[in-house]
Amino acid sequence: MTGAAFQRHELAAARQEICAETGNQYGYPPRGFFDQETSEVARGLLGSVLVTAQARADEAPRLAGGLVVEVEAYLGEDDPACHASKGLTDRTRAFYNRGGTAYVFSAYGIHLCFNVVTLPVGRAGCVLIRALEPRFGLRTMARRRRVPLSDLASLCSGPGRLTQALGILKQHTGLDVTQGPILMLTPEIRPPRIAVGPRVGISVAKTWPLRYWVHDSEWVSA
DNA sequence: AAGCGGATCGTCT
DNA sequence: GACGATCCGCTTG
Repeated sequence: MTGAAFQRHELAAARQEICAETGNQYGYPPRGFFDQETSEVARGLLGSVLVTAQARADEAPRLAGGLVVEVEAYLGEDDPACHASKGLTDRTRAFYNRGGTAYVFSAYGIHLCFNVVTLPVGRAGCVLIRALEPRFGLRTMARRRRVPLSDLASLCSGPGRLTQALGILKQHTGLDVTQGPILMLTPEIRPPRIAVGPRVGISVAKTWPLRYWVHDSEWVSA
């Protein structure tokens, strides 16, 4: 992955490739989409596209990623399970940027988790992306994950797995996910049914129903 | 300055 | 089902 952003024509090429691959129409998120309340953004991201791209000169960006099928909402300073419950620190600075900012943190010393910041500047919140339906760059993702290409189930199902598959790094914190090379596009049509349940792997606010997934997706992690 | 506890995953039983 | 890997932000002293 090179560069901090796509050129305009690269963005358009990526979108065109995504629409052709999926047979559906995907668009750039409407202005203010990520500035909505966090649970709204979380639900709205189900069915959307998350890709990363290695841009090469004179070529369309080479994409890796898929369709978002599982997310969790972290509500900000008043959510004890949210990193921003500590307020503004070096670690949580990205939370206070405008919606659509990437926030990547390391868990258990080994894995990285990718989040999209929500809410306008000055208000903290984010959505953790927990699982994708793999669609783009399967070979690339399998190589990064060090699993056989036949093992599609372990490519992107799980927050640590998908960051590895997409080549997302902690240093990507702060990037605008509408500009690439981490890119999110929203679909015209929402998934028909969204399931709701408690978040996974946390020690506080365990019962808050802030995990959302596409109810019949085989790619959900938990 | 040091200890603690994870928004996980792969391997082993 | 249980456990070890292994980093870092936060808390406490």
